[in-house]
Amino acid sequence: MQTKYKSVMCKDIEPSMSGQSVTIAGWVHQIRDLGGKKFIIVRDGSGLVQVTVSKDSAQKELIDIVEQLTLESVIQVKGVVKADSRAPRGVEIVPTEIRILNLAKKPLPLDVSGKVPADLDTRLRERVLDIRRLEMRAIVRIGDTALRVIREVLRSKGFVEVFTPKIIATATEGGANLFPVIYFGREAFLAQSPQLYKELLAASLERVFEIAPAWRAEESDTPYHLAEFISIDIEAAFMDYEDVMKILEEVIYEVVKAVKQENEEDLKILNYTPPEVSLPIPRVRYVDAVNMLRSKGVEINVGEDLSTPHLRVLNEVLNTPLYFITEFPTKIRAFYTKPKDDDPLFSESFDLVWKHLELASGSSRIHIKEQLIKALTERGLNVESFSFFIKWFDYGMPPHAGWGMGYSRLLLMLTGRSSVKEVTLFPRDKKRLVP
RNA sequence: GCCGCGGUAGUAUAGCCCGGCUAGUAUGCGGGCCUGUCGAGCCCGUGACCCGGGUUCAAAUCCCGGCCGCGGCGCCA
Repeated sequence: MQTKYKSVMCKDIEPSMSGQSVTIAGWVHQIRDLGGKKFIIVRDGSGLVQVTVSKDSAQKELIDIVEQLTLESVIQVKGVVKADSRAPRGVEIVPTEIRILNLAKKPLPLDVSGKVPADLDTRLRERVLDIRRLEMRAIVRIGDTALRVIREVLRSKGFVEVFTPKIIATATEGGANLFPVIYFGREAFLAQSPQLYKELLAASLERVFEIAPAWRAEESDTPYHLAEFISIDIEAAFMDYEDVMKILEEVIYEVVKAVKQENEEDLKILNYTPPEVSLPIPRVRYVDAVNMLRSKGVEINVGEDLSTPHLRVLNEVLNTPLYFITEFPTKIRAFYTKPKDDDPLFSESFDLVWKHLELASGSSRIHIKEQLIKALTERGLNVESFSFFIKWFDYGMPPHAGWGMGYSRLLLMLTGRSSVKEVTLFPRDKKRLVP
């Protein structure tokens, strides 16, 4: 799209356009100065293109401007496209005018061109420059593909995208710590999950999904936790856990397929191949998982939750990158989780695990008021504070099920990075509040 | 929060075990040469031992405390 500042994007300049006059605008990615020949690699939102300035043919002012340039300065270049096999991608621009729109200070606090690696801590401190790096752009583009495909798959199944409130009244859902906010003089909290509201919406709209932030003020200080994260949630009436598992595995399958097809170049930049996904994704019952662990000498009893070290062993035993663990003990799951009809100690629940990382978790939900009150009471939760939720179970709450998936964790699987902080543009953790 | 490892130029690292150097290298930056680079090349230069205390003739190096980071664990409906 032509704008006030540019006629084409860098990536779209091709040898076939030889002779055409163009205007580009972007950042000085690299300068290679050979004396009589100066190569400026210009980067914009789309990619890179080379601008070549020769001493003999170029005007003196042009040379003067090039000599002032610093890395990451913003420039606008008017010139003529020239096909040349010696240039990267076989094409370059011979400039007639170069304007400096913003001269960058030097030295840069971070190497954008990718010659010198930086620690994640440094990268997050200098995040805006870091995001200009080709690797980060690849991660963002892969995430974009994932979000698009998730929306497409869910819409094709009749789900509608919704938003639930992020400022909520009660902090009584369980163990997680919430961030308090002052709401017109009253105490309120940032939502830790859309759970209760998405259930209420499923009771009206039948199939809903939401992609939105959630907040948890946990002590958790690991490469898989953030204080603010994007949660991908679905909730559907007239489905059970097995129905929504099928939706989840199809979403994963389609996302991986699309990323492999559409982000080939980005994956190459990242030097990574996402795992092979074939349907159905293997399912392991919790009880069987515990037995497998015990047979490997791991000390664990039925009823205990599976920890990260447990999942590491399980992943080895199962020898598959992606798997479901199903039918967890009822008492280690959230109060709204539906116990199995024939064996209420276990529940209609599941986790989707990649290697040793929980990507998503879901269940059938209780839809009978008395059972819900019983579940709350058993967990020592204050029934009264859930009245805003329970009330609607009197007026046609259908059987329903759903899941929630961490967006940055999914991105870990799709990009091969090891920390959710790396794949989150501006991560919020216990220590980081800026930038 | 606990355990482990670490903190050296703007960035990334060597040196630390075995105390003594003008603290090495890459990249960046400044200067010089160079008309086809694509991590350009070559030459010259520039710039650093986290903070505080201790041991010692002498500390980047050993010891103690602090701060910060990374990993593992814990916590995380």
